[in-house]
Amino acid sequence: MTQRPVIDNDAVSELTTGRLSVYLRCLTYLESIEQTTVSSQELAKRFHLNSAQIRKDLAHFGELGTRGVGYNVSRLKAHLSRTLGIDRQRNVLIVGAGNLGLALADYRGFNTNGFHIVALLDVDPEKIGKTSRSGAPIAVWDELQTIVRSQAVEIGIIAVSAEAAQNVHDALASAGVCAILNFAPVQLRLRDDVKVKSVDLRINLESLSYYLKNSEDAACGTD
Amino acid sequence: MTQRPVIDNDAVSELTTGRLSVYLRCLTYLESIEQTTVSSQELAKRFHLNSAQIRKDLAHFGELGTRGVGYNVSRLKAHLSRTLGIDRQRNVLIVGAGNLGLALADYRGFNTNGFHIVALLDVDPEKIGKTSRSGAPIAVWDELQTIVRSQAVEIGIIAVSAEAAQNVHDALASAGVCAILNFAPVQLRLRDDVKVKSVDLRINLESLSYYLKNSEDAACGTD
DNA sequence: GCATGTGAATGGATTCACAGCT
DNA sequence: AGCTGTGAATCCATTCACATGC
Repeated sequence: MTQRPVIDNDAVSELTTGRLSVYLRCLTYLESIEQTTVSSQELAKRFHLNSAQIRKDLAHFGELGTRGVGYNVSRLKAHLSRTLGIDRQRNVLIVGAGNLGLALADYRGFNTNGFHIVALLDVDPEKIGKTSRSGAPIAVWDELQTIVRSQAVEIGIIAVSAEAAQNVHDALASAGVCAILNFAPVQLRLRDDVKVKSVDLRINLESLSYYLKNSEDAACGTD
Repeated sequence: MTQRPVIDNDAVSELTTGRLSVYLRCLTYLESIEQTTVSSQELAKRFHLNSAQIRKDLAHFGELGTRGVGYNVSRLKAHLSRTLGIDRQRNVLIVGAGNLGLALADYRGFNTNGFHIVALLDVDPEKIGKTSRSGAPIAVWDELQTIVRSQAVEIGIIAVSAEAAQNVHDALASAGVCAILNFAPVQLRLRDDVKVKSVDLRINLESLSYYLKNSEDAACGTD
């Protein structure tokens, strides 16, 4: 009847997926020190998590552990990679080749283990044709649609000013990008067929400021 | 009796302060277009928020609105600035002058309206003595304690590798910095007299990947 | 015995719906 | 009439505690 938005059937909450990412990182570490088995309690103690929550999170995906023993590190790691959809490469396009865009392009973790940055876009003629330190080419903004289609871009990153962000969002959406990571400090008008996650760096600073203000009287300090 | 950690008395939750930051930004915009009064409903409609939540959030701080009318834009804006503690300047030190550190130093919003970046620190001799584009000096890592004390640094930003992050955290804490914004993808061992907020860029990408995987069968498209 | 997986209990946060003020 | 401020109701997430299985 009505046009259904793209909805995940039995999907798990975003808070949970965030923790899955954390678990994945912990497991990668454990694998690197050649530990083969780990219990939820050990994970919790080592990485300051809650063991019940770990078990509940993992239980969403069937019985991954062995009672009396724990979880097999590499098997669980592989399972989480698959669950998060990073067992294959996803192509990423960064719009905005300013400081932030370039920093993200070279950020370890944005160009590895499932993600590949195909290019950055900008309007500044000075920048076009150059590359980021990691080698991602900087192309002209007009190429957006072409690049998205020819390079099978699945994720777009908005690293432009607040003013330009809505336009970039709309262009990415029209070009067929379904997932966007937005760094511009605005409330974007969203479309229900595109998933947008916003990271607002300023809000984090303000939150710390609030904390400081609230503990201004209390002692806080050096020993 | 026991040594009390620094606890905020009647403080409001972090989710709430995040929204206060958003409201503040909306009000700044409304002020710029010279609107003097706004109701919770209008705010909600304009910026895709929930009017009941706006009212509840604001009600924590007394009766800021006028029944039958709404809120006075600039009065509310001033109040939120005070509440968030950005009605005065807070000095910020960035540790790590790599791409991310430099991007943050030049990020509009990190060096304005209540925040001032006093310096970046690094270990690379190549970088020492230079400045970021915005003019923040890059100093040598050993100067951390000196700079924190002489420049009254209140907020530290960790923009170094995962491996180095714990050390940086500890050094900042010992130097007397009470609030830290961490960009390194690690679970830090925390101290209870220091507030740490972590921003994990990779987790956001993985969350989008999860979304993509879960809507892979469903249509997701262009127009 | 030991650790998982899970219903039940708790604790927060969001939303509803309306009383109370202008 | 209109909009705030707020108890009550709802929803969601976390934690507890134990039955289940290795």
